[in-house]
Amino acid sequence: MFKRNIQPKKIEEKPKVDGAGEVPVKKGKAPPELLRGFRDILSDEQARWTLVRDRVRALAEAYSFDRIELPILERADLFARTLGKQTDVVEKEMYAFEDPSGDLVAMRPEATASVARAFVNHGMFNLPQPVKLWYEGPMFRHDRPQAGRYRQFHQFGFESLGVPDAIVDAQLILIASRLFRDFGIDITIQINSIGTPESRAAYLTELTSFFRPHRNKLSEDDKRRLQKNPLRILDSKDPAIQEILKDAPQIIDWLDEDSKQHFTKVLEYLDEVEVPYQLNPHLVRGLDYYTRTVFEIWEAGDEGERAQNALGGGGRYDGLVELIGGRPTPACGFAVGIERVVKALADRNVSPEPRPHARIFFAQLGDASRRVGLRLFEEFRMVGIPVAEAFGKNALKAQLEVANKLGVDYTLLLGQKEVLDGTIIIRDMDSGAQEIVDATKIVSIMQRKLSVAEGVNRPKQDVVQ
RNA sequence: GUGGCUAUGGUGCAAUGGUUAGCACAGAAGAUUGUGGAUCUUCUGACCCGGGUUCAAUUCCCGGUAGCCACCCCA
Repeated sequence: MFKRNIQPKKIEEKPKVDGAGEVPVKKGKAPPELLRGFRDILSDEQARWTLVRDRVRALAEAYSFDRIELPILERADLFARTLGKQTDVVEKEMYAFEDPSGDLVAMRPEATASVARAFVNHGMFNLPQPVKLWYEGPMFRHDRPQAGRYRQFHQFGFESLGVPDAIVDAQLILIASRLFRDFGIDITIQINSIGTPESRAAYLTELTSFFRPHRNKLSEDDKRRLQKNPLRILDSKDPAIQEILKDAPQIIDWLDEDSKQHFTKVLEYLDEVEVPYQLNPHLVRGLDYYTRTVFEIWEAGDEGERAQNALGGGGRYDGLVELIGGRPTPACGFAVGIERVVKALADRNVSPEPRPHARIFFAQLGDASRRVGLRLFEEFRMVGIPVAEAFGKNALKAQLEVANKLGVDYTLLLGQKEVLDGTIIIRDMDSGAQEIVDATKIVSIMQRKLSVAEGVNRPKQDVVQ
């Protein structure tokens, strides 16, 4: 019967969408399908999502980052210019299309470019620096779906713009590591420095010539990478390449003096606040705008075991704001994939107590009782007590079954008799004890009853580790 | 984009080249026309799509699609 109710009758009558021409409409009974790589996040997952979002918000406030909301759609060239035309994210994975007015637009594959754009658009260089912003929302990449990888996924991110000092980098890494400690997820911070564009160029020449004699050992993929983005070959998973890489020049040795000092300072600050990290000379990042510090957050324990072990990543992007037309502004930030965090929480069986939807159930018998119930709901709502009901059911038995499943503490019973008497019955669902009280006092009585139990089973610091 | 594995009610699992495709959970109704958590009864509900082989395909084969896993890439 469920299926029968959702037959898309109306859709077939309206096959047109303004400006987009004729939209073909599937005939027949096939239910509408979810787009590949897209998903519904249902209520059974919501507790974890809420946990993540709440903690992120709390931490952002603690470190005085301001929330920024950015549009999902941007001009496509914003991403091409900043992430790099050659990168996979832009070249193959971007949802880019012409909108009805003919503009080439793209659904954002990440948010840092938008943050920089907003910084320029709104003259944020006039604000006290650094400008510290955080965001959270969906991102879109047309990649092949896999564990922990979706075409619509969610990230939160922290960005700090305007200050070049290494301490900014360190603070961001500190925040990230605090966050995961809060979550009870063991991570390692993988860190590296890729210097300035100039020093990197020199290194790349060196790296390319180092690989020249090994050319015949390279796979097609690696050859292509060496051509297009030689840095990427550093994190190749091919054991043969890994072997060769042992003797390869390291980017650290090719850093310019300033970058080297900057990196040293970042590490010193991290030592200072006792944030552990792993120097990873092979860590590179896929987006062009990074300079100097780059880091990734890996789930501990299974380094290299899982393909999607990066929970987040970030780094410094000193050239980005200038690149999109702002004045030169150093900046640093990181982003974290919420799906991956939620999955890590699930893997660890961290489940925040499902938020009690309601602790009171209202059971009614007869129409008069239902009317009273409607009004009662308003009264409870005004004092902030959620109440559940099952108006669709009439048998008291059935209503109590629902109340039981919901796990409420009390059920209020209201029948014809009580309506006439101006009373209401309170049933304690644990003991089964019932008392009859004055209906006009029910709200304050329940307030008192619930606040007594409050201290006991209030889910608060519910992360079990 | 490449490769491997998989596809049965809402969920989790069976079985089968041939008659009503079975079980558990969930859902609905009932065993007291005003009392839940147990038990019992009844009911609802599925072979991903297309083609091929065959007298006959949910079952075998091919293709598509989707999911998972790895590569790639990244969060």
